[in-house]
Amino acid sequence: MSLSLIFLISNIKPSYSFSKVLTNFHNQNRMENLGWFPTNGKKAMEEELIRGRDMANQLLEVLTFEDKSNIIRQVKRSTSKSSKVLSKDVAQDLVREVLKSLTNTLLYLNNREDSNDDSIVVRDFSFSTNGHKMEEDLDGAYIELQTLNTKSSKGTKKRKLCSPTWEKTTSVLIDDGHTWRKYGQKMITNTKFFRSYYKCTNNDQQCKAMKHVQRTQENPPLYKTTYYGYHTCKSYIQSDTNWEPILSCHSSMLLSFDNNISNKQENLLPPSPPSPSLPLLISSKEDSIESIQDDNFPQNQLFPYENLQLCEFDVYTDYLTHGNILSLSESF
DNA sequence: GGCATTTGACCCCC
DNA sequence: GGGGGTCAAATGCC
Repeated sequence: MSLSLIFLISNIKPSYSFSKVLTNFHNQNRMENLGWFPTNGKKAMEEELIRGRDMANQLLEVLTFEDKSNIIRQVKRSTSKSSKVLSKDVAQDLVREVLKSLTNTLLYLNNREDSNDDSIVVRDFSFSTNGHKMEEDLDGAYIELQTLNTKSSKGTKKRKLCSPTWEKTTSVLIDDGHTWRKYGQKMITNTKFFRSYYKCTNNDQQCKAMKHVQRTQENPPLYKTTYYGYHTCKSYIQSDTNWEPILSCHSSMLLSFDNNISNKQENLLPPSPPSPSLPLLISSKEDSIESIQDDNFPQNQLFPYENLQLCEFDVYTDYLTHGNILSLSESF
């Protein structure tokens, strides 16, 4: 691609494609808020996955836009701080959308396990972040929240006996797209770490979702997140919580939502820095459990997409159906 | 001042 | 009785 074309793109602020991303994102975000959980079988799950794929593609376009802008700025020796901030904000929102889409789908599949109207069963929510598969303990999972003791008069504490809806063990803390409020912390016997207790912040929507987070291993760090119940709230993160990287720098996992995507590199990201403990994402405002506040963790970790920009992509998405064309490898 | 977190106490279950 | 889950007042932060 010639430099003249680059300049042409740069003079459109924002560029057409980028503004299209913004429009698509806000439209889909608006649609998202109309209803939260899919209730229509495979169709709903398919739509959720398609939405996640679209968001991922839009994210890539946002990153492309910023990447091109950076090059243009180098050529023109000019800065456009506002557009950079804008693209980063959009990228963050898009990542959250993708995460929420995946979480919704997994929860939905999980919720459907006991129903025999579908052959899809998800039992393994683990994923690799270090190149090796995390061990899962899913015994007792997939059972609806049970409230056995309803005694709740003042002075007596209501206690719930429940089984986890689902749980996962990861080497990083995952932002599932929802906001959580920490309501307790407990040292668990035979472990060196606290267990933290969280509730969904959307109490006004009667959302009863809860989760427990506990560090189960020190080196490499493993965090076990156990979810109880399902979100009934319609919204998710709206606040400007601190965004921290969601992908481990040593991640070797690559998700592809499109058959047309060709992966030119197995390992997209450079090797991890020496610090072994990377609690990379904290969904609540300030997570204080010992496992999350790791002294070795650099506070201002670079957002991974800045590394992703160093990589080569070939992404082709059908504009007529879902989206946005992205071809990074053609030009620079 | 409002909101989130911390932390000690209370309560239930095994 | 001990471990684990929850509550709520105290505290901190913005």
